[in-house]
Amino acid sequence: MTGLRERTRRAVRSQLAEVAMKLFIERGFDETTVDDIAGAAGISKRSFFRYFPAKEDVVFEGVQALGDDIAEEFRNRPATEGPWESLHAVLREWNQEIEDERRALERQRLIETTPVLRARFHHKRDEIRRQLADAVRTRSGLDAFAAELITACAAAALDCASDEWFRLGAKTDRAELIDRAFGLARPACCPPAEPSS
Amino acid sequence: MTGLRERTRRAVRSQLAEVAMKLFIERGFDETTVDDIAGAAGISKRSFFRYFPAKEDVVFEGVQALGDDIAEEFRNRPATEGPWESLHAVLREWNQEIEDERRALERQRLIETTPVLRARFHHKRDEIRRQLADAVRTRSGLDAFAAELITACAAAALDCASDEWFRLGAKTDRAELIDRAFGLARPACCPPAEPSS
DNA sequence: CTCCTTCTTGTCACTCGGTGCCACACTATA
DNA sequence: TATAGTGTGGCACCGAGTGACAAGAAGGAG
Repeated sequence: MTGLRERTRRAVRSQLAEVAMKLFIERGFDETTVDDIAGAAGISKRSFFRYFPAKEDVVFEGVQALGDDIAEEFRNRPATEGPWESLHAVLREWNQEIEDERRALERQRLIETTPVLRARFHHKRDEIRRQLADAVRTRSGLDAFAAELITACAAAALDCASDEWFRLGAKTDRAELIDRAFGLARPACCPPAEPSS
Repeated sequence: MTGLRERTRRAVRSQLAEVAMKLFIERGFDETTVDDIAGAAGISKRSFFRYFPAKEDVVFEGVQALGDDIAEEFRNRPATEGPWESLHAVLREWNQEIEDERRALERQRLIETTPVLRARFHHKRDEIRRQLADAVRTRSGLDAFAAELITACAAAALDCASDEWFRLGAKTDRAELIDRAFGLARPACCPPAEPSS
């Protein structure tokens, strides 16, 4: 069973993230010091860094776990499906999960307007992309170069859809934008499936 | 004429970059402090930051200027050419210029192995991409979304080619990899030119 | 319950990147 | 040569992050 230690650790961690996000949203990321967060949460600065390796990581609390099993979901897709369609489906699902999170819009705004967070986010997204590239390679029998390329294009499509969604004030349907992006960006090495006439 | 002040400033700046790159390459980026650089160059830490706003910027000295006129070069491409071909040509040229720089390989290795430099590089590349997206939109009459998407795909292709080149030990021809990448990644919204039979 | 081990915590001191401030020196110009 | 502008070093300072250490809380064994 999960011991009390680990339970309290999780609790403190998520409460810490809660408090920090609140401060970030109302004051800005750079304008909030770690001491502010620690003080508001009733712990010391030193302890903060025992829960999060860096100030930025608070923002991605929870988002991290979502990405870990994307490659798994990709592998669970039907083998008949082309890699582009699988990526499309899996990433749309992923994006949906992120959008459903609490404070999804504020978080995205925060990331979008804070350069260091943007960089961190893209880095994390690239790690996921790398895992997907492995999955694409082993499943589709493509060489590594093509697999990297396809996943990079998919990431580009996702990024553009996300940016556009954000630029339009988060009023439009994100999934629909993703569909459009994946339609427009489909790379030449992933031709659309022939309707076996 | 360029006054003495500006001339000495340029000289100090480039010599500073020289010394810093040398230290970075032999010791690593994170293992080299700004005090080390300043000491080796015979100036104070405070003055270092008068020449470069941040430690990372030293690495991109000179590379910055190359990117500034890419959008201009794009606009100088023949109007009959499709956006994908223009991007291909312009970015291949850009990459060639970077490759021809002194210490190109060491610099790339440094960037590739140092997360903070990687982030900075991608950020700079994204600024260029944004300018290109504007150029694509105004020239090709595409909507903003498609323009962003096409340039993002082009950036993805460039990235993959660059990564692959680096992974293969920098022995292969980079331009050839770029050509392959642009062939494989051509997005559906940029169909290849019909040879008007 | 008690003892002992283990984990957590706060505090302190420190490094490093980066900035504001100020006094000093140099340089261009009148 | 006097003077206004500009670059420089030194200093104090901030904020992120880390290492070390001592005190306290949690958990298990007797």
